[in-house]
Amino acid sequence: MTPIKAEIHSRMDGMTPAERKVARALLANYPSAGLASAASLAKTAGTSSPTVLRLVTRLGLAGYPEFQARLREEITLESRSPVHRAEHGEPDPAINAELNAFVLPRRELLERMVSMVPASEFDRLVKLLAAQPRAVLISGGYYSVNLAELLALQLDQIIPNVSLAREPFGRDSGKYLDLKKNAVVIIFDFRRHEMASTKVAQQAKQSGATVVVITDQELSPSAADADIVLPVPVDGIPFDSFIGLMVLVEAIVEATFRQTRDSGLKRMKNWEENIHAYRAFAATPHPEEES
Amino acid sequence: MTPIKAEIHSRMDGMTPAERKVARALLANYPSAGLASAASLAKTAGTSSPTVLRLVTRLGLAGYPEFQARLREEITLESRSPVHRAEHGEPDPAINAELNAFVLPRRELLERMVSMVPASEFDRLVKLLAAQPRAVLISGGYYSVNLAELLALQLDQIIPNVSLAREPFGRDSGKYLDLKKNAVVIIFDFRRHEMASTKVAQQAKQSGATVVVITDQELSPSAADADIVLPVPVDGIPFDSFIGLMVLVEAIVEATFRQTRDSGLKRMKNWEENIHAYRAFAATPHPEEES
DNA sequence: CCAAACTTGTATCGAATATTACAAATTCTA
DNA sequence: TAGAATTTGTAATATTCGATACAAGTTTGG
Repeated sequence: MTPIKAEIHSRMDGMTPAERKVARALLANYPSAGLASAASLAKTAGTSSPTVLRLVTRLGLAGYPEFQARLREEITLESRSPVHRAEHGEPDPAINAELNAFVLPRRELLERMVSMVPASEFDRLVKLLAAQPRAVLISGGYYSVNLAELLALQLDQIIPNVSLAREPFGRDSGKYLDLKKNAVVIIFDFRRHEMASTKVAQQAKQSGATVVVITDQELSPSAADADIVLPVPVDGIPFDSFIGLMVLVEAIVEATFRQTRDSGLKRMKNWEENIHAYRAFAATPHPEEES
Repeated sequence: MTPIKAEIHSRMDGMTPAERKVARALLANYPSAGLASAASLAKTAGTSSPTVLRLVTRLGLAGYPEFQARLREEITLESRSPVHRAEHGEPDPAINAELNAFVLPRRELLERMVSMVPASEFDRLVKLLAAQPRAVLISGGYYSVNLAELLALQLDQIIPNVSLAREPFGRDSGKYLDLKKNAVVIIFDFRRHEMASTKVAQQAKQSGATVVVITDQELSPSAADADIVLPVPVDGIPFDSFIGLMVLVEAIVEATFRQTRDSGLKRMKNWEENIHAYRAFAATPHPEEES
């Protein structure tokens, strides 16, 4: 059964002016406005109750009581959804209360991440990657390098020329020296353990590469040289959390995959085959890498 | 204004049997049940409408209409909360709709993680770690090794003798051969890229170490040799997600920290000092590791 | 610009609802 | 166990609500 809200949205065009007023009043305070009397809804909408009734019947409902019953049903359904249950209401006794205490603040972090990352910046990065640049070089800090590596490994499944530079000034310095135009450099730079990332960013910028910096809200100095900056909240009590960053990484991978459709799919298939071939080989003499 | 639900909960004790029936019926389907007529609520509760009315007035409300108005108010308030807005309804225009689409399914994953990890197993692992075993050895698979490393790095801040074995049968095989009793081995083992983790687990078990396996729901074969198994959901459409695993890792670290209070805090301070000393050293000749 | 079609609000009626009074049933107290 | 107090349901009542008929107003099409 489609929600009344959706039904109204889709029928808005074919409504008469007065009916539209009712629809707006209902949607503005959905579903509360519909749970009071038809007269009160008419009043807040600035029309009369017959208009409300007419709208309801035109929606295919038998009458106002049925309309309200549907609304109540929707409320019931929604409050039974697992997401809602976690937000409000009594904790499921089958749930690990202690663990849940760790999850709650992290969920807030996700909220903030979503409203913090500008859609435009995110899209630009994804478009950039989906265009398959000549090189994608990824670096990170003491902790964040692990997320960087995860990004590198997963991106590598979708587009070519991805590599991780664990030590930009050590054994991986060659990768940075070889940078050409059309290259993309992604730098993870978070507080606490500040880093030489500023130099990495500057150097990359001078090579003509597109510089992407993923950092926390107190923008790192490396953001100055960046073409794209993705801010991610990481602060928590008492420990910081990389949840936001993790989701961002996964989102980048998934969005890039969607935008490369055919070629990305193709590469993933090749990748899988290679893995299997490798396993067949590795299994016989001595076991090696895994999950 | 306190929610009616809370008011009912706190007054449950002082209610008469019939009123309690009404209260239960209302809470069982809150707030829907209260938004229909008093008679219908009475019917589902198995009593009469006067009883419903009496309960309502005893709650301090003037009458049933006022009671319903309060319920509608609560609905309005809740649907205006930022959390709810993110879940359902129109997306906040300031929000990145595309990114949000990636966050939503991952939040469900967190739900499932919380209800999937048994509290007892989690607690046992934390107690084990907080007791500061002689050695904590951590291994992971192709992707999950990055989460394993994150766990190792962060645990190392809190308790001694933590190390990561990237290649249990390669350069890190010594670490496994040196295993003694009182050691703890944590193995990340997820599907897709199955691994030699079974052998690692077996070997560790034979050395007398406590074996902890963190895996997805289709329990890996290594779970057979494990003393503690922490199942984590990772399945997603179309890509898997490590969000659940990430939160679990952070939860393990944080819970362990809480249980080691003094000694953990002390170690963290030493740690910080070392980092600063290292930075002071590294900054002068040539930059190195970072954020 | 006129007439037909369509909207919309007022007034009215019947039905459903909340509310109250009262009596039966139950529980508590001595 | 007897009486009092409390709880609970039945029945009657007054109010509100949804629904409908109808007329005034508006828009549309020729």
